[in-house]
Amino acid sequence: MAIVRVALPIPLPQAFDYTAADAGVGDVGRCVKVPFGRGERTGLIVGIGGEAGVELARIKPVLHIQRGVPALPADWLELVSFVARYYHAPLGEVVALALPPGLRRADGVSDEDEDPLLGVAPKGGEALCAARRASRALALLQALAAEPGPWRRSVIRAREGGEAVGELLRRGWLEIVADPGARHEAGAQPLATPEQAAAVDAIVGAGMRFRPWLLHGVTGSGKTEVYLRLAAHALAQGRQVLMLVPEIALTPQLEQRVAQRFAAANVVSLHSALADGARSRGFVQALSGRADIVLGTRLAVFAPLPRLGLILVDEEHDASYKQQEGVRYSARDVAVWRGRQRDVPVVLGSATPSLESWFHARSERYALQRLSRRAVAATLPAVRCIDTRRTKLDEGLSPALHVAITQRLERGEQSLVFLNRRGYAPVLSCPSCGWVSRCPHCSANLVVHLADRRLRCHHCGCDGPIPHACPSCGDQDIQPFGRGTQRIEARLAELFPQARVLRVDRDAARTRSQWETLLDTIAAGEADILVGTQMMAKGHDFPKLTLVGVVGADASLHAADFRAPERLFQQLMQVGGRAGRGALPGEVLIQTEYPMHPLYLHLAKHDFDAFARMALQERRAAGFPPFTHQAMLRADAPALEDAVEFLRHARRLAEERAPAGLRLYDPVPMRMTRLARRERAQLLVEADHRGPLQAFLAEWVAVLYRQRTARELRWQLDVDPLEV
DNA sequence: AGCACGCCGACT
DNA sequence: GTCGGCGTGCTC
Repeated sequence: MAIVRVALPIPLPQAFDYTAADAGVGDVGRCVKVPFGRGERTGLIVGIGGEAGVELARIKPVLHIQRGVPALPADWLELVSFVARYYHAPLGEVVALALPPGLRRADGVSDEDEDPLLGVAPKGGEALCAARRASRALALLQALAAEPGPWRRSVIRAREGGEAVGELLRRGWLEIVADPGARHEAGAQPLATPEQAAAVDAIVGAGMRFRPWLLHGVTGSGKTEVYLRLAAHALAQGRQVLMLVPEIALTPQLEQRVAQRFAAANVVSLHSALADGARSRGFVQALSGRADIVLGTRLAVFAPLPRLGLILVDEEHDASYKQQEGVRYSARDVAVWRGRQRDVPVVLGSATPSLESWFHARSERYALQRLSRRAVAATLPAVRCIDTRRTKLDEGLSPALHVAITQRLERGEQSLVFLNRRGYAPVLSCPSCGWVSRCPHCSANLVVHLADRRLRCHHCGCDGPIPHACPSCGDQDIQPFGRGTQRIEARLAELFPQARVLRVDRDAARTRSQWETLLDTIAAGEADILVGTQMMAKGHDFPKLTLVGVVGADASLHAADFRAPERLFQQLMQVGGRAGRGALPGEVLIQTEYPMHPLYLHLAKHDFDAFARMALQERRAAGFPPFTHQAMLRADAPALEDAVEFLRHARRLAEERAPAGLRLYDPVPMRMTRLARRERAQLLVEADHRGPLQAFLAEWVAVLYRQRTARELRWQLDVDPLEV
């Protein structure tokens, strides 16, 4: 009678022992259904045959071991254990986050290949020879026969006339062919620039062993082409490729591009928006080795990949790689660990690397490859500051920007006004009594959304109608203050009545299909002036977009968070990169009251390195990451005092076991103190070296788990926090 | 996290 | 005299 250790998805730091009559070592890594408390749970077997942690009388037998799916391999268990250890999260919670929900629940997982590889069948050959009446099906067959196959069903479907693929299968003209396995032919490769070729040669030439690479390529330099060539190389060796992207919804073309390029490869995408069945299927395909490329968001870093040969992290600086709730892992950092574990190269790509990665590249912990020339356009956009201290602004728009937009309209080109603030106005306020629209649940203002006449909190999501009079004094003259995208959009429509103004923010692009429709509209040239938030900054090519006007950027210049300038620079550089990606030269106009601010000066010269050097110097002087390592203990409760008192207690416990060099700060209320009816406070812990910090955290967290805290108090630890 | 047990206020 | 509030404690 074997004893198995089971990790369960509950916020407790330990695994649980069960007996299992027929379990063997091969069951480690399998999902199990077990009795737990009064009910049943599904968990994962993480060990077998050890000593029971509690007396045998308390140990119950497992109910069922899920053997329909291959067991998760040892390296995968190591991966989740590492994440649990590094982020000080219960192993069961990491497992729960890493496994698709359907798989963990042991729902029936279809093993079928949803996207089979198709080739021309003998009957298809006959059909081609026979003089048949022209049809859509025949036209598709003829087109396919003219190319080297086989092809993925999805790839055929995506091409012109591809809807007839089902008909071809029904007629027996196409048939499912066996996976060619290791022999993957890459599709037609566009000509690489010398820089692209050099980067690929360097990475391949280093032997495809573990090494973190920073691929620092200016916007438009063609990083994707480097990824695809490296992927082709790995596929040709019969290896799998893991490609992480910030948000799959924002990059529909990338999926297409990868699928088209590797028509015979099994490309699986993994992200949280996927239905349970599809996510399980993709995961199992990765696990069984049938997936060749896994393309996904941060959670895809947990895809089991027996033949892993290459890890790519696109836009590595992007904050969405860091999970901001529950297990607060950084998929980018986990990817690097995984690369070391599996001895494969990890390529971190960005036009504006995180200062952490840039610092590692400078200190030669990461190897650096640069793409400094744009592949698609001859020049980078001209960046100019518009001094708004002595100019009269019209609803936030300067005369210079007005003129520039007019020119674009005359030339039939597109303009983008970039403003990182959704809604019509950030607050509604009463001039006579000073009332402002506060969120009842958060320490934030309710934003005016004139489009649907609502006041809405951008933090907790609560909303209500816009009052006609001041709720406090009854004055009817309440005013929206400040500007958001809706207001700019409205004003632009007034100023340029002949232009088609299109707003692109999270309100306008709620769903993926809305977003794709917007992209199509822009690409088709059916909009003249775009008003957009950072959504517009992500990598899309709009050949007719030649002007980017930046409004209201100064706010981030003096923000409290030490990472604010880094984010601002990255954002402006990314959004500026949207201008002039076609044959037309681009221009970026930044409205600012600080035209001589070094951040803007570096930006005007497209000099990321100069900015990074400056920012790193500041961080070194102030003792911020990457020169120190941080962890944040956060607590929240209905009453702020309870949260702060818990942290004070935690701090006393920490002082008793803090190693030399560990810096414990005072508990303070968070900047957004109140969020969704809970008051939040935080305690920063800092050390110069990761080792002692980690050792301390492990001990501290163990003690904290043993504390009996009030029910309504929550706490969580954030290792390497992004927001301080 | 669930889900029990357990000890004090307003109801048939 | 009970029904039920959520405070405390356990789950292999």
